[in-house]
Parts: sequence; structure tokens; C-alpha cells
Amino acid sequence: MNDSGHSTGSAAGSKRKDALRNQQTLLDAAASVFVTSGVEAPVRDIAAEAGVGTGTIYRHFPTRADLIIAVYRHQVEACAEAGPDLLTTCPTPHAALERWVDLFVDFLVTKHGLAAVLRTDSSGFETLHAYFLDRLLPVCAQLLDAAAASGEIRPGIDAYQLMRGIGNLCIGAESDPRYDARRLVALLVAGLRRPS
Amino acid sequence: MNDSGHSTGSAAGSKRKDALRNQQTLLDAAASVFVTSGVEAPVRDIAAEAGVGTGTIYRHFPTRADLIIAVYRHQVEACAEAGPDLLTTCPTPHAALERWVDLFVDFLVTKHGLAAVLRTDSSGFETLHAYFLDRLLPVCAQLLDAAAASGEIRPGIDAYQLMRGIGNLCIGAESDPRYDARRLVALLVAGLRRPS
DNA sequence: AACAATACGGAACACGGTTCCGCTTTGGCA
DNA sequence: TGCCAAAGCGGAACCGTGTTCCGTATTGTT
Repeated sequence: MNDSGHSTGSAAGSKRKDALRNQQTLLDAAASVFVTSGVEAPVRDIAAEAGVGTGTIYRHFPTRADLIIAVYRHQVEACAEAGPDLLTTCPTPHAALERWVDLFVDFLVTKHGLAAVLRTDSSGFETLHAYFLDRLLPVCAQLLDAAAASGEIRPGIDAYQLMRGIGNLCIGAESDPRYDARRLVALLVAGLRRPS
Repeated sequence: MNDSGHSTGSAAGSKRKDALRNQQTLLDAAASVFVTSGVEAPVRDIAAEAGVGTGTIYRHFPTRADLIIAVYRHQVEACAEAGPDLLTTCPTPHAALERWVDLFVDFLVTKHGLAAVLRTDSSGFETLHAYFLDRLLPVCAQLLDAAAASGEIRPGIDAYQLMRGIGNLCIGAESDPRYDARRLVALLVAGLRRPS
């Protein structure tokens, strides 16, 4: 309890106030750059936007992926928390699954290039991949299980595959007007339904 | 009419024989490296494997993507030509579509990292993207049209979206045992069926 | 055999992530 | 208030890629 009690949301135990200020500046700058140039914007651009050196970024965020995580943590949390809510709100588990997938897809498609960074390979982004999985996989699994338990969907696809499939389908969706990721994902989720 | 009329198969109008030999050596080396290290192997590795300098690669293939195209041209052609055949061989157009998609997916999944390189972005690979589209899109469209004409599938997804969706679903499939791209693609294609 | 055209090798460049280190700022303490 | 060690900072430097450039070697024609 040594600081005045306001935290920036993340685990900000750092001591010096200029460091804290810079951390926030960086998050803002990154968010701004991500919006205009996409998630794959060069670190140097973010540093420039924040008016700091590149070293500063790496002291606060061990790797580019960690910065991305930090920027989108709130939204990922929101997405994760929405899962259980939808399950109680929606008429059927499958409907809840559909809604949740919509949320997830909107999130991915909205953030320029985020989806492309979720795939297993693309070195340097294991952290990001792991974070998304850690946080969202259980939620997706819960929805999937509920839908399975209610007999609405056929088995054979687990939450991991579904999430990777959705993530993959969203790649490049924002930069190609001819490609509608939402529709394809919807098709996929519809395909989960029991044929009966 | 100055040359003796033997060509290596591709548009090889180049004159000097060492150049032709090197071109073939490069194709073989590239094919070999792609198998062991994936399509994203560094140009220098391919040059080393072929025992030539990097400059030589770029004289024969303007860009890395062109080398990839050259290596896989045969298989892409085969895939393209299989389309019409399947249409006459299979009992229904939808079955033909399924078979063809299987072929395409096998091709993508087999070649380490090829799928990842088909997306619209990933600068430097526009050539490859364009080639795949030019060659395979008409085939896919023909199959899709036939299936639509026979009333087996519902409209709303065009060939372009289907191909991009399939390509995306195949990304990373070879490096992740927990992910079965074939199954997801099958789900997608199954989802095209008319609900009735 | 000589020479011009062609091709070659690999150093050099552009660009992106990441590391390193000398300098600056901060904040506790006298 | 002034001092100083610790914490933080900037950005040059490093590494790995794709790509370009140019001096040199090879080819084949006269």
C-alpha cells in the first residue's frame, strides 16, 4: 500500500512516477497507432508516437506481444466475462454460443491484424497466443459443453479447434471488402448444429 | 530461332546453358528446402542449398514468391485440372466440390506454411496470391455454380470467399496436432448444403 | 583468340525486433 | 537544500530478413 491507491488496471507495482506515466503514455500511443496502422505497426512508430525511445517500450513490455496484450486486455476480459452472462440470458445454449462467437469475431475483425497474430507459428507472439487461449478457451469450452449437453450440436469439434478456426477465418478480414469473415464463421457455427 | 529448341518445361527462353542449369538447380534446391524448413525458409538457405549466390535467385525469380510459384506450379495446375474431371466423375456436383476441396486442402496442408502465404496482406506475396486466384478461382466457381444449379447448396457464398476461407482455415494446420483443418473445412463445406 | 553479352557471387542496403550502455531523472536522506 | 545511488531513459548497435548492385567470371560468337 505505498501508492495513492489508483492503479492503471494492470499489475503496476513499479515505483517511480515517471515510469508509470510513461507506461500509460505508451499504452495510449500504442492503442492509437494500432487503430491507424494496425497491430503489426513497427515498434519504432509506437515509440515515436509516444515520444519515447524504443528501449523504454522494452523495459515496460518485454516484447511487442506483451504490449499488444496490455492494450487489448480490457476487451479480452470483457469478452471472457460475457460468456457466462450470455448463457443465462439467451434462450438456448447454441444461441449463446452464436452470440459469443459474434462478440469474438467483432473483436478480432475490428482490430486490424490481430487475428493474424493468433496463429501458433508467427514467432514472437507465443505470449499473445497463450494469453488468448488461457483467457478465452475455458469460456468457449463452457458454451460448447452447454450446447452439447442440451443436444443442440454434434460432437467432434472441441473448443480449441473452434477458436483456432474462428481466428483463422478472421485473418485479413478487415483489409478485403470481398471477404466477409462474419458470414463464414456463422456458416461454421451453423455447421455445428445437429442435422436432425 | 537461335536456340536448339529444348525447353525445361517452363517459359525458359533464356539463352545460356549455365543459366538454365542453375534455374533447375534452384527449383530442386527450393523444393528440398521447402520440404524440410517450410515455405518461409530464408532465401539465403535456398541459395546455400543450391550452391549459388543470392543474386542468382533474384535474376531467375524476381521475388521469393515467384520462386514458390515456380516450385508448386505443377501441383496447382493439377489441382485446377482436376476440377472439371471431378464434375463428370462424381455422382453429384456437391460431391465433386467436396472432393476438390479435399484436394486443395491436402495441397495446402502438405506444404509447410503455404497457406499462411495466401492471405491478402503479408506483403511481397501479392504475386503468389494473384496466381492462386487466377488459376483456381474459376475452377472453384465452376464447381460451386454446378452445385448451385443442381439445387444442392444455398447461395450467399461466392467462390472467392470460399477459397479464402479454406485457405485461412489451413493456416498453421501442419504445425499443430490439436488442430485439424480438414475437419473444419469439411464442416464449412457441409454448411453450404441446403438445409432441406 | 578475342570480345561483347550474359550470368554469377556476395557485399551492401532497407527494415523490423530486440539488446545494451552511457546519460538523466527521481526521490530518499542528511 | 544538496547529495547520491538507484531507477529509468534514449537511441545507437546488433541480428536476421528480403532485395539490389556491381565488379568479376563464364559463355559463345566471330
